[in-house]
Amino acid sequence: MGRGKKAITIRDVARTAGVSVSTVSRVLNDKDDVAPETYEKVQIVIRRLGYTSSLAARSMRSRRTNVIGLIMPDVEYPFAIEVMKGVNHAITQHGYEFIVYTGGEIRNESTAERERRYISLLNSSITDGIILVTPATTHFSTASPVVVVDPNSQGPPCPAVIATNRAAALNVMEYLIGLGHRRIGFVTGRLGLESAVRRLEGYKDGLRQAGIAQDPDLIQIGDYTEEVGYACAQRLVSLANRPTAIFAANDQSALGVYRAVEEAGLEIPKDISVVGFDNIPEAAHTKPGLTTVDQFIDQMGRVAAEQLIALIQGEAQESETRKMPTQLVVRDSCRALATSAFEAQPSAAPRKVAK
Amino acid sequence: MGRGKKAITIRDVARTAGVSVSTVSRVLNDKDDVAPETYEKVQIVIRRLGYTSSLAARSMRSRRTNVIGLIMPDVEYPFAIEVMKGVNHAITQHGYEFIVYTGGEIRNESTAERERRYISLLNSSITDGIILVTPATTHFSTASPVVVVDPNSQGPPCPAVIATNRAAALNVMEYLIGLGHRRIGFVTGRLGLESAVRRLEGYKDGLRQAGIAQDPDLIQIGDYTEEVGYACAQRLVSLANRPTAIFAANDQSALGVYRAVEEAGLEIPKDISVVGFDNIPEAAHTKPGLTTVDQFIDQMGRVAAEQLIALIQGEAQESETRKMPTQLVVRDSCRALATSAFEAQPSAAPRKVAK
DNA sequence: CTGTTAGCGCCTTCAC
DNA sequence: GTGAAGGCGCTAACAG
Repeated sequence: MGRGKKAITIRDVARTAGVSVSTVSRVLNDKDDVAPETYEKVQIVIRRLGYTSSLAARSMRSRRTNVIGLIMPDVEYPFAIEVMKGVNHAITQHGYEFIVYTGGEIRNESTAERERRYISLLNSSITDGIILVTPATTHFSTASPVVVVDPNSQGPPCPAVIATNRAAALNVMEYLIGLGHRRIGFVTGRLGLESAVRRLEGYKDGLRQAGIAQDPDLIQIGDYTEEVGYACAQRLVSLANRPTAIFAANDQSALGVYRAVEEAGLEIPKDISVVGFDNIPEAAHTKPGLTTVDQFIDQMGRVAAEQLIALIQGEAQESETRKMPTQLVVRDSCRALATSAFEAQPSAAPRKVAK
Repeated sequence: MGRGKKAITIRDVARTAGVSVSTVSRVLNDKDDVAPETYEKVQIVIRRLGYTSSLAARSMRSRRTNVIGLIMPDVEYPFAIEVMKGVNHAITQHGYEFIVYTGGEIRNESTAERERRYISLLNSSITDGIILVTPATTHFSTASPVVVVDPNSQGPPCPAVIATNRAAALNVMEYLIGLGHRRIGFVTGRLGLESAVRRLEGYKDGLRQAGIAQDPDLIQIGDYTEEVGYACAQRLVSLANRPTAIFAANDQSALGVYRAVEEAGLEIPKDISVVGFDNIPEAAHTKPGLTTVDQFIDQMGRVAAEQLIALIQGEAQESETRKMPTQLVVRDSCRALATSAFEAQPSAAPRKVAK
C-alpha cells in the first residue's frame, strides 16, 4: 500500500514536529546538543511518518554515505557471485550498506568503458568506496578508494586481492604429473587478468620442473567462460596425439571441457583427467566431481570489503595487495595412469574432500 | 590511477570549456537547442576531464535517474540470483542501469524492517522504481512504482510476478501418483509467501484428486532453505511408515532432502523418489539429476523489469499480476513403484530433459 | 542559442 | 538549545 504519496522530506518532519529543519537534521545525525524532549518528539514523528532521509541529498552534502559499491563484470559469472556473497557478509557486519552494479555480457566490446562509467557514477555520488571484480579497464580515475579483486595484469596500482595463482597451478601440475600424466593440455583464462597469466606460468613451471617439453598445441587460449572452454577442449580432444589430462584455468572452463569430452565419446577420468580452478559450488555437483583448486572466493570478497572499509576510514596503507591462500580439492575427475600409478604424491598433500 | 583527485563537477567542465553551467547540462541531457560547435567543444572537455555527472545531484533534481533498484532477501538464495540475471538482461536492453540491494540472512528477525528501510532509501532517491524479491514485509510506503516477484501472501496490492504454483504442484503430484506413489511427503516453503501456500494447496489437491487421505506427519514446514529442508527430510525419513517419495517446495529444500536421505543410508531414487521446484542451475548437476518444476526464474525477472519500466513510463495499469507458466523437468530422481509401474502417465506429458 | 536565477533535500556554519 | 542562511551538483524554468 501507500503508492502515490510523494516522498516525505525533512521539511515535512520539521513542520509536523513543530521544529526547524536543522533540528531534525541534528536528531538524524545524533548530534549532541538537542534537548532530550525535542529529540524524542522528533523521533516519534520520524517513525510515524516513516521518514528516511534521501540518499541522494545526504550523499551530496556529507561525504559519507555508508554505502559501498560492488562492480561486477557480469551476473552470469559464478566467481563474481561468490565474491558478492563474501562482500555482503563483511559489509553488513561493519554497518555498511552495499550496492551492486553490473553491466551486461563480459565480452561486450565496451565493458571497459562501462566500468569506467560505473566507477564515476557510483563514486563521488552514492558510495564511499568501490570494489571492482575482474576489471576489464586498465585505467580509471576516482576520488574515493577502490579495491580490486583479481586485478588486470596491467592494472593501476591500487589495493588488490588475488590468490596465489602461480603456486596453486604449479601444485596442480605436480599432482597430475605425480599421477603419471605427461601430455597435459591447458585452457587459459582471460589473459588480461593477472590470475590467468599466473596460472599459465604455473602450468609452464610444472612442465619445466618435470623436464617435459612445452607443446604449443596443448595450450589453448580461453577466457574463463564455459563456451570458450568448450571450444578449446574440442581442439585438444581432436589432437592426433591427444592429452591424457586437461587443466582448465577455471571451473567454468572445466565445465566446457566436460561437455566437449563427453561429446567426443570419451569418459572422465578414464580417458581424460580434468582439473579446474576456483571451486565454485557447481564443482561439487558435477559427475564426476571436479578436482579443482579452492581459492576461497567468498573470503576474497570479505577481505576486499574489509580492506576497503579500512581505507575509507583512513586506517589503511595504499596499494597493498593481499595474497590469498589456495587448496587443492581432490574429487573424482582425475585418475593415475597405469604406468606410474604408484609414483610419489605431490609435496603439498591434497586433502580428499567428500562433498 | 588517479586517486586523490577530488571529483570534477559540472562547474569544472563549464569553466574549462568557457561556457555556463547550464549549457553543459544541456549537452549532458542532449537538449535540442545547442549550437553544434558548442556541443562539440563541451563534449571534448567532458571526455578529456573524464567527467560523469553525479547520480546524487542528478536524481535530486530530475525525478528520472534511469536506475532501477532490486531488493533481494539474501545473496545465498539461488532464486534471487536467477531473478537478478533476468532483470539484468531486460534492464540493459531498455537503457536502464540497475542496482542491487541486499541484506543479510533471510531469517534475520528484522528482515521486514530492513526491506522497508531499503525501499525508502532507494526510492525517491536514487532509483525510478523497485523490484522486490520474495518480500518479508507486508506493508511499505513508496512514491515510485514497485513490482514484486513471488509476493507475500498478505502482501500489498501491487503488481506482481508469480508462477502458476498450484497447478504446477498438482502436476507434480499427478506425476508421482502416476508412478505409483501413495505415501508422498511434502516439505513446504516459507509459508508467508504466496508461492509456498499455493504449492501446498497443489500438493493437497493431488492427494484429494487421487483419493489419498492426508497424513499430517507427511507435511513438514520448511522455509525454502537447504538447512531446514534437511531437517524436515530427516523427520520424514525416520517415520515408522516412511514415504516412498518426497516433494520439496523448492530445489534448495530438495538438496537438503538429498543430504538427509543419503545420511540415512538410503538411495535416490531406489528407496525414495524426490521432486523439487524451481529448476535452479544446480538441479541439473546433482547426482542423480533432480526432477523438478522449471518456473523460468530469469523470465520472471525479465517480466518484472519490463513491467516496472512500463510503470515508470506511465504505460501500464496498476496492480496487474503476471502469472508465469511452468514445466515439469524429468531427470533421474524418481522411479516408478513396481506395483504400478505401468499406470497411466500424467495428463500434461512432461518432457524428458537431457542436460 | 546561451546565461541567469531558482530551487531539489539535506547538512553546516553562525547567530540568537 | 534552536532557527536562519548558505551551498553541495545539478536541472528547469526564465530572460536575453
